[in-house]
Amino acid sequence: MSSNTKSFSSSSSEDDNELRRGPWTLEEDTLLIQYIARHGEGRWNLLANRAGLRRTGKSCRLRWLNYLKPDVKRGNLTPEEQLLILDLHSKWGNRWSKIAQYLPGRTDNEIKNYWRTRVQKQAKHLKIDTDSTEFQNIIRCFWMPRLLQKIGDQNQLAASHQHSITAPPSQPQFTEQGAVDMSGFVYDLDIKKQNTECILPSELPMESSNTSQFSEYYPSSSFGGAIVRNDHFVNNNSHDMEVFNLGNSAAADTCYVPESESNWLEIDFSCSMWNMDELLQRC
DNA sequence: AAAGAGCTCAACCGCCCTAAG
DNA sequence: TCTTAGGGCGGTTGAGCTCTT
Repeated sequence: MSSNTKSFSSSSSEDDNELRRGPWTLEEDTLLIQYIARHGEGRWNLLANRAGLRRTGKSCRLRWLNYLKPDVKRGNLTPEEQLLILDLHSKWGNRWSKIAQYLPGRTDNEIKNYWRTRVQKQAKHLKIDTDSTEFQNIIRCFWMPRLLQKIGDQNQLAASHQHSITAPPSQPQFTEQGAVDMSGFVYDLDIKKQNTECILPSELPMESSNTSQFSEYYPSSSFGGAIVRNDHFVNNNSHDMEVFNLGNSAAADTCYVPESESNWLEIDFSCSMWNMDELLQRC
């Protein structure tokens, strides 16, 4: 950004004719809102002139679309929205405006900021390229299920205090109790003690794996499959281990679990049934 | 309480596409 | 066909806020 980007509001008459930059004032916001209320959007340069705003048309457009427009949502992204962003980004990459179309009230700028400040940071922390298959798998196999679970927990709510949901951390945290993922969910790292059999993704009947949990919160899924947890599985097969079915993904035989702050274990589901102990040995 | 580090997000930049003349 | 202006979009910046020490 140029050095004078944030410098404005000079009192000289010469500067009064210059375009303003930097934060918008309440007065400018009011002018813009009132003009659009009377004349509508579009023709932004003309709008800027006629509204008496010493701003570029682009600046007016951005201010309106990202901040002043009545249907712009404020506040943190919900787990549902985060989940959708992760999924749509896996499909379309950095097509922020396209992704934003699927999140009513959210702007491309907001989504872009979320991705850069939260998701990219996780990748950096794990020393993984966000474009890598590995990172995509981690998102699909690990973070998305956690978001789903958080959604489920929130819905069952408050009522149940069996899970401790904290404010979203700035980065994955590994503690004695377990890990806190990007969605803020605290989970247990000691999967050994779960000590039960694990069903393979390929073994899940697709019609069954379309769980109510999954379809309820993620009807526009592009996974082509399901994310299944023992307690959410409609057939209730009582598998204590989580199973992540990547559906149409070629990586459906792979899952990741955290081993340490910087390492992730890749679990290869290349044979049909695993005992958890075997699975851990294989890791 | 103060200082420094880290984080968030509003705003700008620059490139590209499209339509009008 | 060429030029130009408007608009859209992804990338980047930095002020101000929050957190940590």
